Amino acid sequence: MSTDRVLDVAVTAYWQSDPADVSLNAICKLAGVSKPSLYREFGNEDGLTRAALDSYAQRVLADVFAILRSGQGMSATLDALIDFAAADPRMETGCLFYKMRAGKHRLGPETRALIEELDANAQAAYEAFLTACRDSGDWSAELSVEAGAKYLGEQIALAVTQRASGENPARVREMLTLALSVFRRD
Amino acid sequence: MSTDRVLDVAVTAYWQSDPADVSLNAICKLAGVSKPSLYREFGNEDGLTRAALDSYAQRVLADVFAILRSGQGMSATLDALIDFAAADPRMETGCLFYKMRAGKHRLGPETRALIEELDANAQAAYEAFLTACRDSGDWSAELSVEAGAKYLGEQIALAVTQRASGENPARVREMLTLALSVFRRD
DNA sequence: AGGATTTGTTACCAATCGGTACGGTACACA
DNA sequence: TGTGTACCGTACCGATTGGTAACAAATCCT
Repeated sequence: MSTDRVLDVAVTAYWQSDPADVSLNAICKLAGVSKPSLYREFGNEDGLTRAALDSYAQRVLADVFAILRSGQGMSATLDALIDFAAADPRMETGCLFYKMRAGKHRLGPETRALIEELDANAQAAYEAFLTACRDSGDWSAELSVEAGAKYLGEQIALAVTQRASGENPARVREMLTLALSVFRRD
Repeated sequence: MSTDRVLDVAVTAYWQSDPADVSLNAICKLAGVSKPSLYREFGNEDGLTRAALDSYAQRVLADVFAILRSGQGMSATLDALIDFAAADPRMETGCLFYKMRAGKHRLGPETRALIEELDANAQAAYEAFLTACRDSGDWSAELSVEAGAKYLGEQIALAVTQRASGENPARVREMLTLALSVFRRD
């Protein structure tokens, strides 16, 4: 029954704290569902974490991809990314994807595979964005598109993680702005 | 007996993998010591992790402080920090301090207190370094010393963490160099 | 020498983990 | 009405966790 509700509870619990700190038993209790029910729905813990990450990706990560694909210039897109990382209320408790990626050795193979897939998608999206900026003359590339994409992604991940760990949001924004200033031409 | 050897084993084990993935039982087995012996030496798990972090700080973190206090100019010091983060063999499997800081909610109160103390010390060292550079005209501060120090520390932490997670060392160096280029004047 | 004290170990504790065997219940279809 | 089937939850499993009680051996100090 209500596989969606269980999934919602799982996403929220994993996201709010940390996948490594939320046990299957805890999720069962939170969702008011017996353990065998949960196992029939998701197979095992790996299936649940995978489903949770999948749901999260479609619901939240898609927005980041949308920003990157929006076709604004370099500067406006960077501003939008900074806003998302430093001010979007959904990132207040961090990003479930980053949390899972940081502790991926503790997760099952299916979830790990999804993490790598999402990571590759993100890298590709960043690269497409930078390539477009370079081609339109909006970015005087001093480093490879690949390296720039990785840098961009990691700086955003760092900002979100810092914010989740209680760092002053204004400071986080300041630091991310500084880190991404290398993409801007004066 | 041999509290030093047990501590060595603990530091190595925590450092090599991750404090959250190494149980007390495992350390006892690795060190060839019974559990009650270990408890008599360190009181509880919190005492052991705290002692391990303390030993690590004196042995490894001190080197970073030494670089910051060496009184070379901005550029040479940044180069030394980049070398340390991206090439020092001791950072191949990451930094125990950063690992503990990332998962500090899973650690005991004593260890957490030490983490915060070390964090404050590091921040102070970075601030002293930047202040000296500003005063000597080596850095045209466009942001506060405090923010710059935090940025510097976090970028180094990011680089070390990326390297520990298997990222190409040359790429890590490239990204850290890019991130720290904001401190350099052309 | 001999009691006291430290040092160390075996063997246990309760709690929690992920995972499942199995008995009950409700509904569909004959 | 009888029977098969699909769901659901209690109550368990073995493993592992951090932590201890209780006992044995060695050492030390008078």
